[in-house]
Amino acid sequence: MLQTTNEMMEGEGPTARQKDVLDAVLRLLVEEGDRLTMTAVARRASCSKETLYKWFGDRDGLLTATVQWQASKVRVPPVDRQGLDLASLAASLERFASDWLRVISSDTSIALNRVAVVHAGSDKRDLGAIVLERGRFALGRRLKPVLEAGSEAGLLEFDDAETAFRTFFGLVARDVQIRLLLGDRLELTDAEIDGDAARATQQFLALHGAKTGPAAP
Amino acid sequence: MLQTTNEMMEGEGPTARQKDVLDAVLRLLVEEGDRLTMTAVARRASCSKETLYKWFGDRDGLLTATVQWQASKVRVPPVDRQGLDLASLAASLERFASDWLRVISSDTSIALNRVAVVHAGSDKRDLGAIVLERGRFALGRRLKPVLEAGSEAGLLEFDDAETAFRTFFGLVARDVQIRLLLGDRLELTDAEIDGDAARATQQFLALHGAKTGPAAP
DNA sequence: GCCGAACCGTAACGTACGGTACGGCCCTTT
DNA sequence: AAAGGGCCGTACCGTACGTTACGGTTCGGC
Repeated sequence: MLQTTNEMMEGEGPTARQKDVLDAVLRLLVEEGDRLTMTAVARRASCSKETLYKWFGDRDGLLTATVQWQASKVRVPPVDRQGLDLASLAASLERFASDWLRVISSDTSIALNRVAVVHAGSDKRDLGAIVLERGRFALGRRLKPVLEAGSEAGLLEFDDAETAFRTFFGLVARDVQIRLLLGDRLELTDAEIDGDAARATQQFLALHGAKTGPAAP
Repeated sequence: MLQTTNEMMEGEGPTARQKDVLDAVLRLLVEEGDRLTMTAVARRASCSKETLYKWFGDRDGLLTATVQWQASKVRVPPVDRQGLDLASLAASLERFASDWLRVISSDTSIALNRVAVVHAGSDKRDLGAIVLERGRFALGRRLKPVLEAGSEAGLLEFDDAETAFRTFFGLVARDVQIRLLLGDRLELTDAEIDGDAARATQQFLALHGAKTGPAAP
């Protein structure tokens, strides 16, 4: 085992130049999928392969750094806790839903999920774990406080926030992600995404909204 | 371009011996993921590589034949149309849900979906298309008549059967498939699957069940 | 009992690609 | 201005694997 320098491991974030390289990897990943080669990365990023190996250790290290770099860019916006009426709660949920749909239907996300799925099929489960942690689970951590605030405010009713979140997740994502990963061209427009987000939110509220007594017609 | 014999293309189904080979590929795919090599297949199936290439053309042909072979084995049972009361409808839906969860959480399905996702990332979209066609879309084709029968019987209410199906799909699958593909070990027990199927069915009925008037306590 | 076809096992070929080595350029430091 | 480190470009190495080729074996048909 050679004593490689391998900066980037356990260090503070990537330098500006390294970020450029990682962005190049992202672009190549979208274009080439897992056929991406180190040579192609070096050419696209205008750097030498030697530098790639010095910075990232090996191909997996480069991929891992890329996934983390992208994950660090996707930042789910925090929710303002003030408005606790039904309208603002619904608005928050709808916002989450449309943001999430936009993320999972982006070319970058699809490409990244693909490589993570590939690696999960090998021994290394790292990439899949990172993608899950910064994607699905990060979303859950963000959304749960919102759900619980809604519950405490008497707007929502559920036994378990985790289960409620998974229901919401299912209503939002449905078959979109698996279809995209399997190559189905879904071409979601902004309008469709917003419509789906609204539908999912209404369905979720129908399932978990507090009963306010029957509204007579 | 050599004139290979390439049986299996556009022919009637595989012979018994070929089925044995394809089953060996399935087992290897579960064990090795996409690291599966032609040499390993030949060894495991006790056949020569020459035969593999003669029968299946090339590596992709072998994988395609394998996906189709597995797809031909997963046969969604038809639904008995007779019982049109709410209980039997719910039972049908629940049956679909648990069957589907069992399929997507099986090792074979995960492995197959992984290779299909990989290939969808390349140019070839064949495998992904096959998996979608025989999986997600086949399920939709089976379930829609059930939903429409429920609608005609006044048990369900929805505008569009496709949209209703996707809602059901989302309620059943939630985040299970993507988590499994990304390497999350979910280890669903039969009891959990049945419970999830029942929950999804109840939620779907709550959203799309016909209003029978408020049941006074 | 012989013939040919199908098939097994394995060796060999070609290539693509991960990883390494090296010469030259630029830029900072003194 | 000289020195040295960091990095680019590229040539190179080793290997894994898809694909092909070939000798030996089994088996059904006559």
